Amino acid sequence: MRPTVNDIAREAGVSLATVDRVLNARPGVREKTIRAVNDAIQKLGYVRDLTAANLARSRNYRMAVVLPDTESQFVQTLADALTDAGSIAAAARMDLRLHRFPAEDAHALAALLTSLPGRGYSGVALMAPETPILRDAIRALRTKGLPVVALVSDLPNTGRDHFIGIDNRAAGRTAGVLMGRFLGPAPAQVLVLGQSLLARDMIERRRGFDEVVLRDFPQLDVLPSLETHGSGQTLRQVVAERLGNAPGVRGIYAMGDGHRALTQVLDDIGLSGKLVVICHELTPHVRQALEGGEITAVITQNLGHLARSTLRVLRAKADNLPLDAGQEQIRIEIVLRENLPASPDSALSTFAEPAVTAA
Amino acid sequence: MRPTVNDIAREAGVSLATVDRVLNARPGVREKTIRAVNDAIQKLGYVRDLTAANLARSRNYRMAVVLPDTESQFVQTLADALTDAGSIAAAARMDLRLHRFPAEDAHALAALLTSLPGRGYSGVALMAPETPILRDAIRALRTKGLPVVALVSDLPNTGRDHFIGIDNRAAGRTAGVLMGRFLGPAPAQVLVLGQSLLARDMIERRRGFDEVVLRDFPQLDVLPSLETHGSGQTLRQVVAERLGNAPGVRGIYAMGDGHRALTQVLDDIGLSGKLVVICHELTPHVRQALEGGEITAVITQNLGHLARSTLRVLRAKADNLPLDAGQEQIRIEIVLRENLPASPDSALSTFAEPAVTAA
DNA sequence: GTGAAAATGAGGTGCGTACCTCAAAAATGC
DNA sequence: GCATTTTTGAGGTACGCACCTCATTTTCAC
Repeated sequence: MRPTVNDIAREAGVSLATVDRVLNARPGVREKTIRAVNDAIQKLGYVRDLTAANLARSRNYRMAVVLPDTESQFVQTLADALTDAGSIAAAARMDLRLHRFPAEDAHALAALLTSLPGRGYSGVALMAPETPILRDAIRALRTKGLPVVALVSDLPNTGRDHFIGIDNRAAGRTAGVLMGRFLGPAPAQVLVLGQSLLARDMIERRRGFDEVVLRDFPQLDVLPSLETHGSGQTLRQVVAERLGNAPGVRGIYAMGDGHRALTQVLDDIGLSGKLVVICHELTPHVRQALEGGEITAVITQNLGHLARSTLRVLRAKADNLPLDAGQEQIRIEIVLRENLPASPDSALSTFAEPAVTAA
Repeated sequence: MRPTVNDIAREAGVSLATVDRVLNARPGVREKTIRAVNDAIQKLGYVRDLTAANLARSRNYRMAVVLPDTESQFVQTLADALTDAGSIAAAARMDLRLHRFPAEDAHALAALLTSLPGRGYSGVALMAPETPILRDAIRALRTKGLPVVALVSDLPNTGRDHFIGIDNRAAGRTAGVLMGRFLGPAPAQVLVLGQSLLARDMIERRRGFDEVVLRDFPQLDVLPSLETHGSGQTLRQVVAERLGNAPGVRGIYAMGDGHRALTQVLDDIGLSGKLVVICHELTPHVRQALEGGEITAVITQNLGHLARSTLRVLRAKADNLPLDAGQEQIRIEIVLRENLPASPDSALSTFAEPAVTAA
């Protein structure tokens, strides 16, 4: 049997109340007694039973997740992953609430954030572009004791407690190597697409990409980034035009979203499957395009892990506990057709066999 | 506030005892009453508080992890990951015990497994090659109500409850594409190494590799696999000899372990960094070789995830609960120098800031 | 309608911990 | 040595649920 607080008390020759005072860092205990208790804890290998502790505290964790109201498959998939993770974490006294804000409206976002502290929240996870007004809103939240976690795109100058997502510069570098190695030694031009050249993640990806290509693949000519502003229409136009004028293009690096429009325009001009196409985020459509050979490789992050990590980090921050950096690191995953993970739809929940009850 | 069993009882107009009978599937409740209770549960959105439930059950989970006593960095790293995960899970009433068995001794392994049921275990995770005697031992365990989970290498014919690890065939395919694309269109020979051509995982990797190369990269000539029997000595010999005789070799696929010996022999004969070298498992030495450009790409699995997944699956099986297939799927990761995750050593635990107590 | 069986209610205890109060003991200042 | 402060002990309640017993009510077969 695992030792309990009672065992500690007996071993240390003190009362339960004293053990409790030591364990919960309450005042009014002599140094010497504290040491005696800690020695007993050491000796017996006591580990506080978190389930019981949280129960006794009747601590609830209401967390806000704030996402833009973009309709992109990525944000939608992320929202789903968070909802999923939240419903499971409900059994552990977690109560996750999703909030959406108008994508381009920094003031609406700030207003939303400002309204949170009064509503019983003990943490906020946020995916949003960094603006001055957002910085202030986040500072205000933290002053009120609400930890703030940045999702997907970092907010380094806001004082956020933690960032959950991949290193976009490294992701760009990875795209760079893949592009270079897949295209081979022959000279070629490469097209780069991004919805906005001002967004932090786009800038970092481009920087990482260039870094590697310049260093290791001098035979490649990377053309200036094309902005799509998140519009499929624009994307189709600029890509068609550029590909018409630059017959030497053999690779496309799509840093942002709009993959549906991209595969469509490639198909229209008869280049589908003939270029090395590297993009980000394994959405359902990208998965399909990967299977069909329209997209060569995808740099992605596991949104399930990201969602679960978000919950763990929020909780740890709310409890002011340390977190396991290794577990919370979101890896940059490379997905090819050959290592495409089984689709979440086809991966039905496995249910335990009926018979055989455990001991 | 979240609804509790009492709320359910009130809502359904029954007593607490009846709610309890329904929740825990005890007999002696009319269909109609069961439905009334379930309706109330639905209506109030009740979620059983697992922490409280487990506390009340005073359920402890003592789990055995059985690994070969090989000194390979891989097994060692795996053992460490499991120990780590176990020490964290201790707070959730988990008690993980590692056992090692002599790598080539199926009888010793069977004896070890047979001794487990008497020792208060409620689950076993096992990494071992499949033998008839092992099949019997596993059957015996399951008859006694102990769930058995296969680690890293599957044991499909033993009736194990679950397999935790990557799909080795898909891993081989992934290695195949990388090899093909990295080598480019020029004809080339490829060397394949494995410690034993009888081990299930080696066979599957080779099969997947061949599948892709034959289909998509006809310019490649994949030489017959070389067996190293886990000996660095043997590996160095056979590789040196083969590379001497086959000057057209431009790629090496190392399916098994012995990467240290491989990089060494390549260095000796002056080919270090000049071949496309693809191997498995991101051990400390492989990481170093990747950084140094001696190894081109690594197919790996995240051992931290694998370890945590093992604990979750063991627990779910012990409780006869369904598990989240998506979360438990171990992905095939591709690691290049550019997306090498930060070393676990340098990834120090992040500690929460002292001030700011949560609401 | 009667008796037996099935279903339900009422109430209690315990899991391991947190947190509280009040009294008693020990240490401290002077 | 006394008064005062600090430290410690004893005991209780609560968290949400599991599991038990025993009495009572309802249902059903005949």
